[in-house]
Amino acid sequence: MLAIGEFSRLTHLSVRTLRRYHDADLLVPATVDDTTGYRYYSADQIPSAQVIHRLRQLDVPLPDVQRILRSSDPATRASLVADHLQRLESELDRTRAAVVSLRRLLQPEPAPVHVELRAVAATSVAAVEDDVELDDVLSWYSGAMAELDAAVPEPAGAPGGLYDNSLFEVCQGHVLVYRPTVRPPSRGRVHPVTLPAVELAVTTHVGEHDDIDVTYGQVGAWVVANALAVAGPIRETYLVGPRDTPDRSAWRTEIGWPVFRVAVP
Amino acid sequence: MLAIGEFSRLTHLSVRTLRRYHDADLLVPATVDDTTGYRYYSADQIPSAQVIHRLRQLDVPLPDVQRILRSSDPATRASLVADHLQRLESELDRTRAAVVSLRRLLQPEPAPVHVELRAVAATSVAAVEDDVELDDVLSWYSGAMAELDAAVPEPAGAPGGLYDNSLFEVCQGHVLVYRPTVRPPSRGRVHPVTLPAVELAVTTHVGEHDDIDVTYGQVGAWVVANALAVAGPIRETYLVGPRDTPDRSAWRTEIGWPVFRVAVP
DNA sequence: CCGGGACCCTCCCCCCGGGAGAGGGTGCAG
DNA sequence: CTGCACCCTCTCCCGGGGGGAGGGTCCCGG
Repeated sequence: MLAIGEFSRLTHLSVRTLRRYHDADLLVPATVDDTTGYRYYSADQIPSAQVIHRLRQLDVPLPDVQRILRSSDPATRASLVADHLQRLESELDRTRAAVVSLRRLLQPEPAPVHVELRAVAATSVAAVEDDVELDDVLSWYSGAMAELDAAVPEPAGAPGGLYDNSLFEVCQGHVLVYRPTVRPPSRGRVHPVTLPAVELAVTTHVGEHDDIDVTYGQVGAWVVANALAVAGPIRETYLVGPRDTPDRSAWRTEIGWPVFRVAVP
Repeated sequence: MLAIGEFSRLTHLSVRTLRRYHDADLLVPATVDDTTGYRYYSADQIPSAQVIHRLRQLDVPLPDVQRILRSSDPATRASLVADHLQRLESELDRTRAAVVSLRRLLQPEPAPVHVELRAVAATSVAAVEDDVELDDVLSWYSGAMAELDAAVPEPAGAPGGLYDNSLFEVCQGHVLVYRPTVRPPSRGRVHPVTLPAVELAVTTHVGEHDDIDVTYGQVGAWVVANALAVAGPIRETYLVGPRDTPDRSAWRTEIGWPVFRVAVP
């Protein structure tokens, strides 16, 4: 039987942390003295402590650590760990993207953006729409677009999407993706929609979408500078995307903000 | 002039977060209405907000973000950013190491470790020693070892180190690295030391040091199981190390815990 | 058998960067 | 003038730990 201090030395976990793990039911001492409250650990708890240590180094949240330790089945365990590694991987992707974008932002002379005003007529499209969480947009998008592709064999233009403003404000909102076509079908989630005529502040974002918010910001600054106000969901048109070329620097996304002129006194 | 809500939409930073950044003097609104307290931002603050956003995505602490934004000189700014990227890189290394080690730990049958008791005679060595922070051990080690190598042309055995227990407890302690040699010189930090005779619980750690604490734990369990107690600093002997071969799986580190027999009633 | 020091206990506050909500004041348009 | 969206400040919460206060316990040496 090891007192908490000895166990701490053997596992390189601090005494405080061991006590917290006990409180969290994560690593319960082999014995606890009823009267004194002293915790006593057995030597065969060392491996558990080390697994916990490693998982925490990987930023696995304590509840997940608990689930991993509790699962007796090695397969379940492996899949839980794999899940987390997946998360780490995607986080790494985001980090990489942020680094690239930061480098661009910190360039002394950021490329100026062309924004123009364009009147767009009402368009008849085949669409899939839903209320979506911001985090789920990407996966929802790929599913919806696949369904659209299947339902619209002869599209009459580049695909696009309408994104509710609330998506960026409260991370949840209405999203609609579409392909323009002469005779929009109705099949599954796909149904005909007529996009209303609007006046758009339009610019084109070059490259992948990691730093598309920078372009958004530039459009926003332009809109404000020109005494306009935003009316309705943001439109994106995917002129060149992953379906067209794997070369990300060739991608072109048209960003359109519906605007109306604000009366200036 | 943009109210906080509009600015929030343009920058994809939440209203609450913008207020916090104001409180932290990180992103001060262009104007604040004295009577109402309303914050008003100007459109040219959007780039700053976006830089902050990117830096936060990279987990740069707010004070560092402030330093980066404040520094007008692009070179200083670039170096501050580079520093943080360096930190991210080393964190990534640690993550990779933890993944490898975790995989080893979760193997159904972890390789059992041979621990044996060995009496070691007093040894005359050339040594460099100091009180070191745990975080600095690696860099201190390489410096000390380089100095030792220069001062001991004909070593009489593998190099090693003595690591105070407090290093693992309070992350700060006495460290001594040595090379055994017949006639230890005294030059610079290098000086003769006679390592005392001890009885060691010895095992050999295979491979790189990322998961050496697992081996430590196994030694610890063995020591406890054999009714021994630890007396004095831990000894490591670098039988095969980076100086010998770049093949990490070939590295061999002998771990020795000075022990004495505990009276068992 | 006692004293002292190392060890252990619980409890509370702090850190960071953010989210949630209460409770109340403002700006603007119908 | 009234309603509603917007804004303000304030307090509390999270996770995963660190620091310290204040008090009990173990054990070894004298």
